[in-house]
Amino acid sequence: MDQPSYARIAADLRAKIVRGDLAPGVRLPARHELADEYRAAEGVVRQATEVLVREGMLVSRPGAGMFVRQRPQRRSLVRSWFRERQAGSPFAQQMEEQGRHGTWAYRSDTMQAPPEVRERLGLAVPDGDQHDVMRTAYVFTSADDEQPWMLSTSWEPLSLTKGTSIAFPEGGPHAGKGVTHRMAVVGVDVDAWDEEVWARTATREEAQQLGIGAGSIVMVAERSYFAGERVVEVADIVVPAESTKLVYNGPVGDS
Amino acid sequence: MDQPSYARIAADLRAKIVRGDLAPGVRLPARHELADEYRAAEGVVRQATEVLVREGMLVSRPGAGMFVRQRPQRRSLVRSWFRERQAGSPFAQQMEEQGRHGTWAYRSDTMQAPPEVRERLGLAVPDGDQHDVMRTAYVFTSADDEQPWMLSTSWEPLSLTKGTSIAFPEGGPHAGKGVTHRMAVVGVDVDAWDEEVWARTATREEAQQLGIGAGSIVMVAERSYFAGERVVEVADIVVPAESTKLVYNGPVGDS
DNA sequence: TCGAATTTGTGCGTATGTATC
DNA sequence: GGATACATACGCACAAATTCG
Repeated sequence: MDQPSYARIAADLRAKIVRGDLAPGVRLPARHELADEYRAAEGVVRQATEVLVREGMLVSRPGAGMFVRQRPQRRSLVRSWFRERQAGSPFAQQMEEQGRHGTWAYRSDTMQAPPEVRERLGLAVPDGDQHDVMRTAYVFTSADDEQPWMLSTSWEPLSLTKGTSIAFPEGGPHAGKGVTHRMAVVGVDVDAWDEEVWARTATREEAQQLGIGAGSIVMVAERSYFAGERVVEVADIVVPAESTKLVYNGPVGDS
Repeated sequence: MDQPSYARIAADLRAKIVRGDLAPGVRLPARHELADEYRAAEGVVRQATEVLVREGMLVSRPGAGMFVRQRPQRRSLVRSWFRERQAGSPFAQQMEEQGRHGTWAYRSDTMQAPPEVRERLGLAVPDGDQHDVMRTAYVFTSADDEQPWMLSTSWEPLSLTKGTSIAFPEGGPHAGKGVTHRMAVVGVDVDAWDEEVWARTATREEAQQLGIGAGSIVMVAERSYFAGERVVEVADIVVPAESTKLVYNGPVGDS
């Protein structure tokens, strides 16, 4: 009894799944049957299956049963590539290069930057409630399964873009052209990016938008675009960890 | 009763924590007291606190109580930097550049590559149980809190290194010099890397090694080093998501 | 040093609500 | 509509870790 009983049951079920003994899509025996089989209380079996649901091995459908997850291969979201092509190209192009299709919805608004964003963009403390950034929120949907799979929000300082033809990222003559191109229009030379990645549990709203279980894991990538030392755009990306990988690559130099 | 009772309690406690009403380090009232306060069963309170522990808002110490987490600032683990210096430098150097100190323990063994590793390294299916890779497992410990905070495992094909002075990454004249330098010794020119990042729940063993709660979230970074098209080393990194950020950066070119 | 009280982790059994088939 | 299955809730018991007098 080194490990608790629910962990032992979870481990056994997990092993059966990875061995293929329980195939993807297969329905597990009901709780009371498993409890019988493992000679444990129903509550204990429940703890075990909870663990596996959180791990993404099982999907539970109330009233129907618990099913072994069909493992969709993880989507690779390439966030940098030094060989194939340069960074900064717009989303649609990136997706096509990866052989994926999809659509996205967006919404742009001017607003007052929340404190974190203000700090990341290096903005001054605003007067009163004056708007100082353009926020654009995206929801990306895969054409394959018509399922939203990525949320993204970008902030650009109005001090750079206000009154210009690029004020709305997805409007005007330069719509959808990517930050680099758009910023060049107003004489800003975007030359570097920085991305900070971490993971956390999804908020209720994110879980709903992404069609994942409450409390599922999401990865967050916070990207900043630089023109010299100046941050000219920040963009946050949220993707489900169970179905997405973030991919980075680069050269190894020794000069 | 729009949302279940345990979610309501969790939300209330969460709000108290983010408002600072419950300060970091403070001990929560015991289960039965909270149950009393919220007029709910102990089991329900337990569900609520479990959620918050998984979110990293609470830390529970059996026998002692549940405490509001002291939010340590996230460690930044820089995984690429094109401006400051070149990639491929060994761990200690990276850490020092970030103003951090620490120690690491390691263990190297030859073994037969597990299937995933074999595939990533592009190795042939081995004869019988012949060893074909050198595996080195690291545990990195911070000097600040003497707490392990990163696990890493690297695999190198024996076909490249067997019988050479670099066969053991942490032994011989080139110990701790980094992949690029070491591989150069045997005439292999490492020129690129690729890293795939995702997140999942920690295994029991990982949670124990990293001193985090069972079922906490970890980030996994799978790095491959290339010499041309050939993969010459793969290295997996595991860090707690609650205390670590992975940082990438790069240039934006438009030629 | 030791023991008592407290607190969490785990396990058991039951009842009710709600979604699915 | 009825049967089945999961989600939630309640209450109790005990072991292990911690705290404190």
